Amino acid sequence: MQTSVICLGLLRSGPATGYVIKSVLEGPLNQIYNLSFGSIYPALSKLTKEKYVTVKQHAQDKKPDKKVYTITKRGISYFEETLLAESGKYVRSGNYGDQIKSEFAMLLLFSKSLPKQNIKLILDERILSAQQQLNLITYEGPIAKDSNLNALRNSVQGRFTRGLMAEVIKTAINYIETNRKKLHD
Amino acid sequence: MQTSVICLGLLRSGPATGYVIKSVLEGPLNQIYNLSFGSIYPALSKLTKEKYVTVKQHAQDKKPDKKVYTITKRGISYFEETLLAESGKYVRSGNYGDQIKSEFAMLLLFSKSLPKQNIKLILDERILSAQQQLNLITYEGPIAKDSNLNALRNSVQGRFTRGLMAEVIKTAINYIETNRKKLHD
DNA sequence: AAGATATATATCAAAATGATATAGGGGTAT
DNA sequence: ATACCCCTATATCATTTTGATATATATCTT
Repeated sequence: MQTSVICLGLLRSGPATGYVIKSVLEGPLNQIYNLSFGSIYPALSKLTKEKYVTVKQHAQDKKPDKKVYTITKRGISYFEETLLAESGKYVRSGNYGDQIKSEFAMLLLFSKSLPKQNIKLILDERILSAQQQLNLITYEGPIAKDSNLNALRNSVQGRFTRGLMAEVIKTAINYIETNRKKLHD
Repeated sequence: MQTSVICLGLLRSGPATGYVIKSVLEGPLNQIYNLSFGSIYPALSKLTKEKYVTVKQHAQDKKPDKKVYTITKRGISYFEETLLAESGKYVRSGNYGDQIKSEFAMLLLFSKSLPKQNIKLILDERILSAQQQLNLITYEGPIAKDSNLNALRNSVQGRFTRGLMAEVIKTAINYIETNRKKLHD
């Protein structure tokens, strides 16, 4: 899915800055999709040029101007047409669909080359890390810095998607806890 | 994790071609990690220059020469040192750790913009696709074209990692089946 | 007979990452 | 106190990766 389409989809829930888009991706949408600033900011500039979004600069004392992006009608049409036209591509994994790069799984696969004590520590850390991710995804409290993307997080679709990821993480934690002895001991 | 380190890790189980490395990533290591030929072939060339692997060309009638890569002692040392030194990086997600890009999850998140009938079809297709992935991961039969990477697939580490991914996929299928009505109906 | 799938390597424009720069505020640990 | 880290906020860029395409043939399917 193109970065610009993802930005439009998120902006459909309300105006936001590039920084907020990144924050949502790292918070409630943790484990779903991640993008670097190096792709978010150019995408927002491109969308502005193409009139799919408008931008309003808010001067801030001693901080860079906050650039709040708002999706236009033209942007909404473009987003909905693109999503419908390309929805088939996003279902299957492989070249299209989910891009899977689990460095943790590769580490486990190669863990024969690691001292047992290190493996224990790695698994302990991973469980902790996964529990923290779970907290980020399932967090229901208010997001002070942003009132717009709350709506997306709490929508039926947001709840379904976050619930799916939460179940997946719980399964992984449980699997590691019950099977870890096979990798050390 | 650098592509070259992943190639070395896989070659540690036995000599292989770039094509076989890609096949393993798409077969038994499906949903764990994926790499394109455009990064595998340059990585193997680089590793050859650095003497971490050796290459033997097998002329094939009317096909490109098969280039079989074998890890060197130097390569094994480099791999084990790198893995140990960087293992901490691969535990946590975020900038380091797993790179998550689930286009399917984003599609679900944005599915308010899609006709209900399309959503039904997308979920049906996804379940089918996930079941096929499960078959690829859990396949236990012989891999005719390659006898080396069998060992990695069937090792304790291989079974653990593939088992983890299989459980995760089963959880996802089950979640979609029991909750899908929230997205259409 | 046409089309898809499999074997096998290679290249490359376009896209994305990961790091860094800039710049100040607030918290906190030694 | 002052060193250190995290938060807000945008921007840039070398390096890496993707996704597509080219090349060439055999085999299986429709």
